[in-house]
Amino acid sequence: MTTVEEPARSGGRQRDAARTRAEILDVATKEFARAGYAGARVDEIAARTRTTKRMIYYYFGGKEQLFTAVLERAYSVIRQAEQELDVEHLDPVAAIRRLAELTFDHHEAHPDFIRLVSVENMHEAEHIAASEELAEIGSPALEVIRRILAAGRESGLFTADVDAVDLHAMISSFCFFRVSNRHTFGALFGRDLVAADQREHYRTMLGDMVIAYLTADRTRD
Amino acid sequence: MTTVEEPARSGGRQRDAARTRAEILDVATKEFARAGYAGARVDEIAARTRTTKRMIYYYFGGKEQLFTAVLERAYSVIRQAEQELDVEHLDPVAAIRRLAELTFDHHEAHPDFIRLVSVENMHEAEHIAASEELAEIGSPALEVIRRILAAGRESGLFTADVDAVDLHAMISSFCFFRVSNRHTFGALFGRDLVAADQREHYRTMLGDMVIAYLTADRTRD
DNA sequence: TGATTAATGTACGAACTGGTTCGTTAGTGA
DNA sequence: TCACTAACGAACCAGTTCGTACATTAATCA
Repeated sequence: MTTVEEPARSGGRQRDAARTRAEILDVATKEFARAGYAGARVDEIAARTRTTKRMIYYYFGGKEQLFTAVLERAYSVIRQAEQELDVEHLDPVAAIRRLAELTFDHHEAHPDFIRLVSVENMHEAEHIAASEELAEIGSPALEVIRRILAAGRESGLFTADVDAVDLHAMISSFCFFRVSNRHTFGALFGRDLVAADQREHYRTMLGDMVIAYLTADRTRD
Repeated sequence: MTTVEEPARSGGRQRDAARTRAEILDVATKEFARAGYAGARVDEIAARTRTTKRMIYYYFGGKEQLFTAVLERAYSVIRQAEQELDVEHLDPVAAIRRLAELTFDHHEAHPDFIRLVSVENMHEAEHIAASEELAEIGSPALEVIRRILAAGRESGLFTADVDAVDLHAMISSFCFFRVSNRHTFGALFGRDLVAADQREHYRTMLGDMVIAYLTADRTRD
């Protein structure tokens, strides 16, 4: 997330379209993640910016488009992280485990992103559907998974004929749920899934689960 | 969900506190699930009821308490379903698989509940925390899992020393994500996780995953 | 340097929204 | 049957919220 940093200017108001735009996006990201789409207040976003509400409409057109822009930028961050994935030098088992761990880490590091995705799901992904940029981003991680699975299958390490998208769903679901549902889960079961001292435990558990699934003897039961 | 059914009364307005209350809850459940807390409109809820907004405040006090009441009733439904769980006559492996499948089915059958839980997580579970009823419901399913795990461990079928809450989280995360994130996942990866013709596939996949994890030889890698 | 325009700020308004006030009526028990 | 109360409805209100009209100024370039 390219957060806007202070250029340490000398007091006086100056003009910087890119900076203003980026600052609005930064603040809007936090506000939409905090309160959801309907709960987010345009006035509140403007107030936390060095500029005014007028600029939000000037640059983005409206609340709806602002949210779409926030989503686009948020997704571009993972896409970028996925492009830097470097696990294919590992053997298939280690590669999948590493991939799962990186997914785990990314989810933990970006709770705002997870809240935005939850919000977008409440809206049935209508903003993604309406965005050209988002409709076609695909997922670099998916290609990586595909190749690792093929290698694992070939070397006989992976018994199952698992689909890459399915495996991605499996890994994501655990990582996502752990963050998105931590509050209700914590309140109902008295366990903080994101507690620091549980981090390694759940990270390992995810890897164990995925590897167990991929290497299991499916004929046993 | 005890939905209010028409008592087929003969035209004239009559009084029925229980019915009015229940009808408000029914409509509110749908509205909060549809639009989230902030997005839900008290006027809209009232309009879809045979009564007026006045009654919402008469019976529940306000929007916030109405949402809490909606949550309480929604959670009571799963609690009840969990109490009817009957899997312990099966061997541990079959019992866990069956439990996972029932969880899977329940999530699929109650998308509104899943949306409500997502909404409550956006609010950091503050309504659950504030509700005496919800703060202490616990989970009958958890006790069932505990006993199955103990049996499986004893008979040597389950290699791992897995915690019941963790296993519940693992099962729930997949079931929950599949429904809660189906829209963004579908938009981004072109796969509908809740498509009818994929149902058995994912149901089996969940069972395979959980059993593989529980029966895996953790010393291999 | 002066004209042009991109960028910005102020003030305002129309519609909405949660909540309330006030009055009414159906059932119930003495 | 009559007084009492739980249940109910219509209208209203005050604060909020998205969006805009209008005025202004900093950069840019001929």
